[in-house]
Amino acid sequence: MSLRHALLGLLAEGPASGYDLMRTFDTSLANVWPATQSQVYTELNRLTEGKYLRVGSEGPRGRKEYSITEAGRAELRHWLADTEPRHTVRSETLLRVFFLGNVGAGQARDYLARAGERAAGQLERLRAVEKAVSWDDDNLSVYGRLVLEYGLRFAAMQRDWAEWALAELATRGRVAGGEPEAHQAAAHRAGAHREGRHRPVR
Amino acid sequence: MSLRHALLGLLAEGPASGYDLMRTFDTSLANVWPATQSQVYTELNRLTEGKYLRVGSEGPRGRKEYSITEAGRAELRHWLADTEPRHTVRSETLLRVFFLGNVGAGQARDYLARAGERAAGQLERLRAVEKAVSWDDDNLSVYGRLVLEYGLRFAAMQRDWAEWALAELATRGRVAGGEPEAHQAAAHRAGAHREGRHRPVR
DNA sequence: CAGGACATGTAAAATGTTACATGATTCT
DNA sequence: AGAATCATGTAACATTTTACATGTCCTG
Repeated sequence: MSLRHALLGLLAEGPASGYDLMRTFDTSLANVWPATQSQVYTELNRLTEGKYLRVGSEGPRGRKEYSITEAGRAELRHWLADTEPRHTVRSETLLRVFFLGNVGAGQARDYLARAGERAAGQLERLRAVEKAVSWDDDNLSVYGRLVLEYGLRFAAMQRDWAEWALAELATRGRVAGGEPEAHQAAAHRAGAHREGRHRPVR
Repeated sequence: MSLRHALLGLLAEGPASGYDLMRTFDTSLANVWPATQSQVYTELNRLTEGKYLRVGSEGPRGRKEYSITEAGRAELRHWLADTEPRHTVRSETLLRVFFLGNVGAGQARDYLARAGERAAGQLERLRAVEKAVSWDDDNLSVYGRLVLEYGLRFAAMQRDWAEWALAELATRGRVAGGEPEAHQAAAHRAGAHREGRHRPVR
């Protein structure tokens, strides 16, 4: 239930409408916790129903301004202080790397190269953000900057890794030789699997 | 629908049962794409129904041995070659960092320190894996090693970042001075938000 | 013969994605 | 007046998580 806490966290800095929050997600939080418009509005209603938020003035176009309540702040602090974050990592990019043996060496190289390019692009984008933002002393600025730095390091790491991986494959290619199997073959090499089971990676 | 492709990818290396696959997930794929037992069994049935898999012999305890079909291999290659991976990043750890201003400087430091420790622990664990695994020349070994290297670099990056973040906060603490707001205050400082809106981070 | 590992499944609930639907205000 | 932006919502579907349920085989 991180979405609700993300919303509470943003509203802890001051009142906002669903539309505002949605834009904040798109432009900053989306990098660590993406959410759709649909989700934001639904969750705001749930939070209001649970008394974690209060709707203040209704503005121009049916705009609702949400404020956090004391119960909301309590819940936010409880989440931050008393619960452990779970670190579920999910990377489709990396998942595919596992299976790159199914597509021939050329395509595998292309894949890694593109992954590296994406990371490099992301790095540039984040550098641009760093310059563009007016960093204040408010909570979101101070801690947001820490998060941005994480993003910068992460992107750089990914770019470097992709480069390394390409070099690694090149080495291996020279040693083991030959254009790797385009779509099957190695699956049936002796020792590749025993008793029909995979050898776990650890 | 990455889970189905993860299963196809594993089965492309050779036949296995749901139980085998489940263990592979727990021990290796879980690091890039976690899945539960429940999900694995359900998806295997769906894949079989769709003719991407075939059930071979039924073993000892109702064990079903799944093999990939030609349609399954085609689907796997299609996924790898013709579709773009989406890079949805979700990090609860990082999400919390954004909101660390809500819990006082001491707790914020503790949080970052613990995050660093977790990363350091993960790094050690992966190093142990690296030593323990017998790296062969089969697909999963070759590309699995690339993924492991990614994990090592990622963990190191996180550990270093946490260290840096702690130092950064220490500096800022000396400059801006004072024990930060334990739970509200700054929210109402002038300029922290305009027109009830948050300043986007970019 | 008991306990652990092997082995497969279903159901319910929570969460996330995609698409659709509607209307008001502001700017050019 | 028309387009862009502001603004909120619902419905259907897919995915993920958690819990429950059941039975077999092997080892000490």
